[in-house]
Amino acid sequence: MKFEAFKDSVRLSMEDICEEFLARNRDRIKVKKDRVAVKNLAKIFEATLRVSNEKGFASMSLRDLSREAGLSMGALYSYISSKDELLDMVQQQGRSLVFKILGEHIEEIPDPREKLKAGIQTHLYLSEVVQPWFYFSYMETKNLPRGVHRKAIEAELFTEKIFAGIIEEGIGKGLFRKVDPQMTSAALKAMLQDWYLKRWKHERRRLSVEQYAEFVIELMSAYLDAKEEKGG
Amino acid sequence: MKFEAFKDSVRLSMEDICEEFLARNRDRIKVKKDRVAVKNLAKIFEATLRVSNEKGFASMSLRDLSREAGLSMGALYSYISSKDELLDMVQQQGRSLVFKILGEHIEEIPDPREKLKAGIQTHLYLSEVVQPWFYFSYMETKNLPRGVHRKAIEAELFTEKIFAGIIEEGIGKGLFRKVDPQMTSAALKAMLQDWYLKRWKHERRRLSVEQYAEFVIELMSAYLDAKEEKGG
DNA sequence: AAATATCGAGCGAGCGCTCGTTTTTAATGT
DNA sequence: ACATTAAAAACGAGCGCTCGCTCGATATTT
Repeated sequence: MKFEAFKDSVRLSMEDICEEFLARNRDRIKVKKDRVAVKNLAKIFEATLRVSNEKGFASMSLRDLSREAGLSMGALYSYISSKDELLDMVQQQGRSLVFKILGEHIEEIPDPREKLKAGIQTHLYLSEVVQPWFYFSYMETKNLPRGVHRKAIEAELFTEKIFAGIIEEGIGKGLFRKVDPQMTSAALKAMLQDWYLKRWKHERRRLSVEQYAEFVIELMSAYLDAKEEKGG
Repeated sequence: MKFEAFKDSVRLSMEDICEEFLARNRDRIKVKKDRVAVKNLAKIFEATLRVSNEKGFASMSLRDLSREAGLSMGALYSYISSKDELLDMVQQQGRSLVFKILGEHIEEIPDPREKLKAGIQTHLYLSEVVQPWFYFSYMETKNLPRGVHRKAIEAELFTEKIFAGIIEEGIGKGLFRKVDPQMTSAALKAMLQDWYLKRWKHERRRLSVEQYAEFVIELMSAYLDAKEEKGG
């Protein structure tokens, strides 16, 4: 699948995301009119991601956020109940995005080779479309309070298990050689994360997400297909 | 080289590191007696890394640091001139560590294959010995003020260029197939970074740094040695 | 007893957050 | 069409507190 096709098929503008968020969290938003709420939530999320990804969530004051979102302190507090809750809101929405989109795009592919390719592509394409969410989730995980921190760790392991499962199935069917699925999946994940963590680098190099996806798929294929023999 | 041998050959206890730091920054430490200065610098660096890596540098107050290091606010300010400078001190010392050790361990190896292996091993072993420094450098880079931020980015590209250079040389000598050295090096770097960024994961899995090094070397070899043919 | 090192209360600024007030919105009666 | 009005939303000065940082007093070393 091409990136542009993917981008069009998923509806993930900031407003779309906020609409979904509002539906799932209608009770904790004090503002009653959906149209108003979605519009301002979009402002708040956008500003939170922009400012936080620049200087870190802890260093973003609510006055910064208020100014950047174009809302007063009071208005801000009609949408969040505390700064900590805001952190949780962004994290939660980011995670639910991954589950939904990644699941949708690979669940019905029977061939492990194709499934692995689709998984790599989907992860990269998705992280390209919603890069600020991915970056935020990654960088602000460690600062979370205990309970929420575990949720984030589980999410990290969740995607890893998906890829490990595909690799294991491929080994079982004799398509891949006998590698360690867990380690291989971990390495793959590291490469996927590199795409959204070091975006400045890839941009500077004029590297497209499609090129990167192809590279990662080729590298993984080389490892999974290599002959067992160890000649030197 | 085995990890234990590496660990013994490099002298990188907290006191060793602080001694070197003091020598290179004698002018900006107000305390005059070296013995005292090194002892307290060690306390400060240790506490900074421990607290920052737990909750983030921005969220670590100097009162936290003062308490954890066992020094009063006043004493603290005999060693640092501001919180920002402390951030810079830790970053700088972390970087100079990598340059020195990585350079020492690979500069005189002629064979690209062996040089690549040594580079991977050294990077992983070093990041294992001084993990808190590596983790701190990675996580606290984005919060740096403009000028210092560029230094950190250059450092990121520096190590990448080392590996890209080795790969390029290997291709030139016909030892590796014609891959993109820059992308390959970037992917390798992502896997090396994963080792110190996700330590909790690898620890939980009882994975040793030697096992991980072997895995990364094997994966890279599979890619670099693979036949050009693209059969399905 | 002079030099060196440590101490910690205190400063002004800025933090997260609140709440009495003002402005905007939209349904109503004429 | 327009004035009325109550609900809804937005406002921002101000609260208690903690922040980074200073400095005169005190303790330790030589």
